[in-house]
Amino acid sequence: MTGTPVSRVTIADVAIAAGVSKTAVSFAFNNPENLGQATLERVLRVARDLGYAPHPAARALSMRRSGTMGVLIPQRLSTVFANPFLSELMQGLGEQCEEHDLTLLLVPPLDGSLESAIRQASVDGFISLGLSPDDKALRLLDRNGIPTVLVDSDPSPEHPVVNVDDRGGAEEAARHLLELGHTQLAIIVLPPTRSQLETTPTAARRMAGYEAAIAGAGAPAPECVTAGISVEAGARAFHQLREGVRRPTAVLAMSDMAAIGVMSAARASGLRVPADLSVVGFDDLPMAAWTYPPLTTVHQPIVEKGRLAARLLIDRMNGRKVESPQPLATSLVVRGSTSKAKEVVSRQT
Amino acid sequence: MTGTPVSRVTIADVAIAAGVSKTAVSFAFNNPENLGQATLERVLRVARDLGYAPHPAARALSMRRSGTMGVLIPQRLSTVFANPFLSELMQGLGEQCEEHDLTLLLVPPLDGSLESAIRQASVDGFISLGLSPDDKALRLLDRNGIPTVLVDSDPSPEHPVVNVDDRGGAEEAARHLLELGHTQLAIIVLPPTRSQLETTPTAARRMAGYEAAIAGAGAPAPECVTAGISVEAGARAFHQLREGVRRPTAVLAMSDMAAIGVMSAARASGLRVPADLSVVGFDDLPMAAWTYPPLTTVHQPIVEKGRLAARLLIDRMNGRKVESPQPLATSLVVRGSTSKAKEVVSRQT
DNA sequence: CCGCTTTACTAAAGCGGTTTAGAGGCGATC
DNA sequence: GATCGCCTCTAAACCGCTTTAGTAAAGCGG
Repeated sequence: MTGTPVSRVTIADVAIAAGVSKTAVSFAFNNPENLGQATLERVLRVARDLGYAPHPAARALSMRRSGTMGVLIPQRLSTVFANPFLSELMQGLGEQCEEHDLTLLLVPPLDGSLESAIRQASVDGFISLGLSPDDKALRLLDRNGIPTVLVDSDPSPEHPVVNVDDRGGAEEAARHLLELGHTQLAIIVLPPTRSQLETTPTAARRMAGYEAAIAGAGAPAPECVTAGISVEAGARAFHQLREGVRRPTAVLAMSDMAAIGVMSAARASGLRVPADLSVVGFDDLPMAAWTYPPLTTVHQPIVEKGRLAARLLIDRMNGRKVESPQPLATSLVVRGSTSKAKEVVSRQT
Repeated sequence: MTGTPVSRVTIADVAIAAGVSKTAVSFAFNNPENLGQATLERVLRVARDLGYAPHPAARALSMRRSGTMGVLIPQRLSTVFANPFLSELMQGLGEQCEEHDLTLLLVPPLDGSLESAIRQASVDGFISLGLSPDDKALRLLDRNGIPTVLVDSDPSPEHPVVNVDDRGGAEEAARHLLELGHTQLAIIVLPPTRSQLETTPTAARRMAGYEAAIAGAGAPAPECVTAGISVEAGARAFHQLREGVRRPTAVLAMSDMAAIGVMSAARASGLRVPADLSVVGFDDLPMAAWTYPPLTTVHQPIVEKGRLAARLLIDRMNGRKVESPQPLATSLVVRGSTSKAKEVVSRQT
């Protein structure tokens, strides 16, 4: 607990203690076949006794590789980890990293900027989340020859991009509600991040999907509210919607978290879900199955997305060329939070 | 997409291009007051034009600090991120890291061992999750003078430890069920990690709390089942319990995830929760409030735990001495998943 | 016993920064 | 006009490791 600054054991210390050169010590760990049996054992024993561990930064500098994959995160960690989406993605990334002996560095904006955070990050490659392909941070990486794979971005000629079929999923979700007879829809839009002032690529694609379905059905224009990706934000969005002139009978949320917030705020306001209000989310987080009622939502393969992105990045780090894959499929999972619109129900009975 | 190995721009390149020494370039970034106005501006402009960014590993080597906080994770990332517990903790850690301009490195066991993963991790300090204080990995860190703070561990003379009152929380949970008239309890135990073959410190403390309450009430010994921290594992545990001779009327789960698994498996088996089976969890994850029925569980301040641990580590990294704080308080949150035992109910009517 | 390859090991040159010690120029001081 | 100190700027050492080039000794066929 004292924090005594124990001076680190260096390779030179081991070399002296074992009566060999630094080179020999290095060989003992990295090229044991270059050493005689006796010397090898002696060096390793001395190293262990002294508690020697090579200095990672020195190693990284001289080997030109750090054994670390970076994840570029466009927002504060406390907000982004409040959304289980990132947990899911990390599972995919983590699996591949472990398989290839990489550690995983989270790089959020520091001191107000992603670029200054990047400068201090010693990584062999970056996964970039939700950044637009022409973001300044990406330029910086390119200039320094750090391979990068984009996730949830727009198509890019420069970088491989891993996406899911946001548009298709959104369209399916909206069509589902329209087929249930809902005409007055509301949309809860994903918030912009610090680097995108307007809207994220993902939000734009989902919006396009919703609108295509609505226009296709000739339904009136939906009401749109922007809400953060949290249950609380979803609840606030619900109240905002209630104050509007046209009370929607169904809401399309661009995230499950917001959808759950809408459901619980609706229930708290005395509405029944889905009888009085249908709700469909987006993501199909594991928890979507345990909510009450279970959430109808658009499934996207998040773990798989992370796994694929990591795999592509590792390929690039190893010098292989890589093409952007097809967007991964999304699909609507109908559970208990949607039902026929009231008018339709009454007309039928 | 080509992966062209763009050779990195080094400080020497900038120095030559600007017609100054390497020192001057370094000064321009780190000690601008050492340079004349004109030179400073010229160097910075040239650096920007060339897209220069100092090599993080070189910087770390020579400055003896990497600007990174490590998190030692005792299991595979894919299993540990399946539990929202880590997300919560990361929110606390992340908040402090961002405040102090640190990036966050996740270090899971690589190549089968935490120690080999530690070797390649260039960090200024480590948060260690759930490791016993005499773990070999911690010795290695000590030998190399890397400050470490333990979370969810046993008290240690060597390191600051951040804990919550697991025992008190567990006791309160068990007492709650006993007061509701349940006598036949079951306990779902946290699984061991790779480094603890028997049981984790956390699991041991919670178990002690449960047993103290049960013994205090003179109730029969509970049935114990070990289950991983996931909904699926919880469901399996439920079925295991059902096959046992004594059907418990209430279960104490050491994690919310397992508790949710028990609830949904029970419902799927035709049991009503809480009428036929009471369930209480541990952690009070945000989702505990959205489940059906809402989960009665022991609240622990996870974000605060992460925040505190990070703060202590940062203090240690800055050479300050640090004492282990008192365990953080836990408290039972009664929601909808517990009710009076059947016998009691019938006897009353 | 000589030249030739192997084997076992080492000196020294990087990797790309920071930092210490000091050099040179210039105005102020006496 | 010599001396001092300050302001800029630089050369070189250093951080701790890997790796290249090379040396000395041992092995070996002839």
